[in-house]
Amino acid sequence: MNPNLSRTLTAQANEKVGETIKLQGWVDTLRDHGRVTFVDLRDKLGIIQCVITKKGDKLSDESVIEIIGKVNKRPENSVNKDLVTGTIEIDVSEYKVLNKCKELPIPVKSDGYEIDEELRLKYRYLDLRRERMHNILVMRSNFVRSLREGFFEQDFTEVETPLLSMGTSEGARNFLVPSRMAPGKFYALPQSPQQYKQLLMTAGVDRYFQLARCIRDEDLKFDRGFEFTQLDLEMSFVNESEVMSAVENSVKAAVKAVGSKLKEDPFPVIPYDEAIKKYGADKFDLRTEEEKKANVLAFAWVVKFPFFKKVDRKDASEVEESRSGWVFTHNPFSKPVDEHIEWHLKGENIDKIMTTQYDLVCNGLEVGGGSIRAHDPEVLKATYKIMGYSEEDMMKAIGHMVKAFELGTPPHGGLALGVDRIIMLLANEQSLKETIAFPMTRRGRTSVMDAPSIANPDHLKELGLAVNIGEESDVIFVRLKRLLDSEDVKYEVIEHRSVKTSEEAAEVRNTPMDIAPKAMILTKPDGGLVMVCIPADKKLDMKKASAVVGEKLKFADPEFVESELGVKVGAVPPFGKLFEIETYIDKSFWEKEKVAFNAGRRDRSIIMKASDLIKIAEPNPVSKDSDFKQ
RNA sequence: GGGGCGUUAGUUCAGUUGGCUAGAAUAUUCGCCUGUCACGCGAAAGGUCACGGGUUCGAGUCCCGUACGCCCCGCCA
Repeated sequence: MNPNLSRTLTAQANEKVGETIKLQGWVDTLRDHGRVTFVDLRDKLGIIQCVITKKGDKLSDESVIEIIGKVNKRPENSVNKDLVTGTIEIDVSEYKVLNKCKELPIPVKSDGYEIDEELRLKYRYLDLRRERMHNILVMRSNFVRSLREGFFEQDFTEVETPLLSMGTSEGARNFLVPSRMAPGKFYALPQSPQQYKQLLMTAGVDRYFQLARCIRDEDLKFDRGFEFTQLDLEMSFVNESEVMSAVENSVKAAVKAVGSKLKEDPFPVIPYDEAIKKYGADKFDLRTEEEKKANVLAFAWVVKFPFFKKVDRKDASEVEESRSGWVFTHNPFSKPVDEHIEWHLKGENIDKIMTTQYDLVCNGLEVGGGSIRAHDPEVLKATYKIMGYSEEDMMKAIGHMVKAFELGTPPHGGLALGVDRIIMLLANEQSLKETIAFPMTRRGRTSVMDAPSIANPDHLKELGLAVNIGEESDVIFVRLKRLLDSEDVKYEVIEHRSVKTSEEAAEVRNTPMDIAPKAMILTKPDGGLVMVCIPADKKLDMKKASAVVGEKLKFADPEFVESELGVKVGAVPPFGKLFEIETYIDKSFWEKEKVAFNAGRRDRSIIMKASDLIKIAEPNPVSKDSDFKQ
């Protein structure tokens, strides 16, 4: 292979007829005709047909290959009109396999909708190879790039705000991050950069934007994930229409940049009460059936929202948030419309106060929202007063904002665009997951890597944390799992209701009692501990046990066991080594096939091969021939 | 948190009133083929029917439970 030959991409070969070029990419399709083999080589721009008449390395679908060959015009009768490169082909002089691909766990040639979504996420790196997904990623990149350019052209400054920050009490549930340096304390991941961006206005940035990752711990839906991307912006010295037009300019340019069509330009502006009357909701789809088929984007602004609503008494979280019976509809930092400021400051006609909020809707989804903010500290305080906050509670929650607003904050307003949702609409996809490179399942499990996962107990200790599920510690269960995983044995974890006795345990697991090693902690005269495991349906013969161990043994005090080992009596797994205690296992278990035991918690059991237990628990060898039963 | 649906070869799916030695397509492996472009032809291999119980002479199929997944509602300043 000629190392000096630089790479040519598939579509670029059209310009190089007659030349010898190097191509690198994936085997998209193989058509082996015996003496001649056609390989469709795929790279990020598309595919090209390569003709091999001299066989070398064995080829397989989706392997990564490098070929060198001459670009030839195809014979007239074998031109493929469906390909960008359909008039040419590569006469391969040499080729090699750079990375062989085994049998694929999921197909990558189809559009992928038919494949189980869980599998698509597990092998997301393959799933993204399919043309449909690749096109979405490229389109997303182009759209965001154009949006960015639009805001730069309008004199915005891009500023990053912290990911580790303070939680907000109202609104969505926060994701917490434990602090190592301040054990027992937590950061919250941002639900939006709302407060920071307003403080940037105080700082004189004047026009700010950011592609901000936002994180909310609420249940997932087709149009909502834990993490999402907002195009977040804020502007000083502006009114509603100025913010709206700055956003509209950039959005329109970006939509056009990716080749999509708009239904209406400029976007129609519809008051909230009219929308409710006409469409029954504050988000609506303005498209006709034909426009839906053509995937036209129907943007519209919704304005004139009420600032507050009555708390839904059935909704526990709203009741908790509001002490007065009123909660804000959109954003507590918004300013009411000028003509209602008097009412707002006095707390009168609360149900009639309108906010400066404006929402951007598109094809039935809310894709953005913002408002002019209350930069006057008295107005912001009045909002919290209406919700029933005491002066003290209010200062605790937003005192830092009030302070900034007393130190020269210009009037300002802004908006946040839901980038993922807009991409979903542009790509005409039915799920947000199709627009995100590595999304989560509905239950919050990550692509490819399978988080959330159990934390290392040492790491937890460093953070000053103990994991308790219910009232029991998780530590021994986790250590046991790690021990078993490290030994690479098969076992089954069963979660069940909390059980106290061996009978109950056997019942919930549906396993016989004689395969359950009951782990008993015994003390030696010198205070040292030993563990003796006998079938759960038998009683311990202390004389036999003492004889085998060679010391006079006594039952350890249950409270001592719980405090010393961190496990409740009855949930102690038959692995003394987890506690650095020598283990004896009654000889009857050497003949059993399976064992079932409580795994460090009264609500978890593990079923595994008896031989694996004996291998991993490393009992004192004499126990193989020892009987501890009465 | 409430409700609905689902889980059978690597993948996508069939599988009748309970009779199965569980099929097809595709992928994989091997063989044949010089003009295909989702090439074609022939052969082989591939399964703990999610897991655990139950009913039954007999369960992929019926019943109960668990896990996981998807959808709807709730929740999402």
